[in-house]
Amino acid sequence: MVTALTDETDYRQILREAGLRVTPQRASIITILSEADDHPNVEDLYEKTRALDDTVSVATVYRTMSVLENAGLVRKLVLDDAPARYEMMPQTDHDHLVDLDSGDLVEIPGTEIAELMSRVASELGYEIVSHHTVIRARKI
Amino acid sequence: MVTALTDETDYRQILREAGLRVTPQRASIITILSEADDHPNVEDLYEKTRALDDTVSVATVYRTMSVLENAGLVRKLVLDDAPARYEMMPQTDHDHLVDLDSGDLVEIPGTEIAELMSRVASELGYEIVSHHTVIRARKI
DNA sequence: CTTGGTGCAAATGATTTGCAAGCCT
DNA sequence: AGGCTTGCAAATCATTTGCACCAAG
Repeated sequence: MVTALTDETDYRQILREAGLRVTPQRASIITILSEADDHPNVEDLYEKTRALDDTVSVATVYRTMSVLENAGLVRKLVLDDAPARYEMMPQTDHDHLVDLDSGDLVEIPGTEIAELMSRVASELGYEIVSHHTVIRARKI
Repeated sequence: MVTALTDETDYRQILREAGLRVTPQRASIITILSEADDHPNVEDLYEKTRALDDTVSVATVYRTMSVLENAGLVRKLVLDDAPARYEMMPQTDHDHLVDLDSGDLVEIPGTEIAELMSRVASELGYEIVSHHTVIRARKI
């Protein structure tokens, strides 16, 4: 499978550039996370990664998410009363909306929110490191 | 202490109006939470409430927070890697900024954020139930 | 080689729950 | 009276960690 090989090579590259050690487990996990269009939690990642590479343990998924988050490659989403979810660090700034009926996590595109946040923060004498907005809503 | 008595009576009233049973534990807990200017977690609440009323258990603090949250009297703040914190449901809409150096939780006043949120949500075909923004920042 | 990564299983920490007893309405 | 609430301790759930072994640079 040529595409898969190419992709995995890319992820190895990404890890290397971030100054992280490249291990098969990390490459597998990051491959799965990159292909996910939802926002998987550790259990999801563990199961899907396992299908591809059965040397991966849950502990390593946790450790890898932590490492990738610190390296700024991954964003951790902490929502109420549910395990944390993850996404590859988005190129395009966006926030999230939780559909209360379906449980879906919808991405809110655009930089408007980010702009308002940094204006508001600077009015208080702060500079933003990160921000995250979660909207809980229902379809009209 | 006349003020305390008056206050506690108020809280009993609030509980009654929300259709909730009035117990001494609930009155004590809500008294403590109302007087807090920080955003206490369950452990904080438990310890402070204990000083006032030693019949309260941690389990009851958890259960009471849950009941009050459902009744819309209390807001639960879920931040990364830390136990949940609580505040009385704010009259004046506000969000939160975490000072990364001091750990302080600063309130961001104003309705600007809320307005943007509901505009953005309605553009996606949703109506907001609640929203919460957390900014992580450092002093300039 | 040397440092850091991994699997496994046990440990932790926050929150929840089963149960018997007690209190609110 | 009858059902909701409580305290206590045990249970649960997500996440973390100690340790012996293995692999990346």
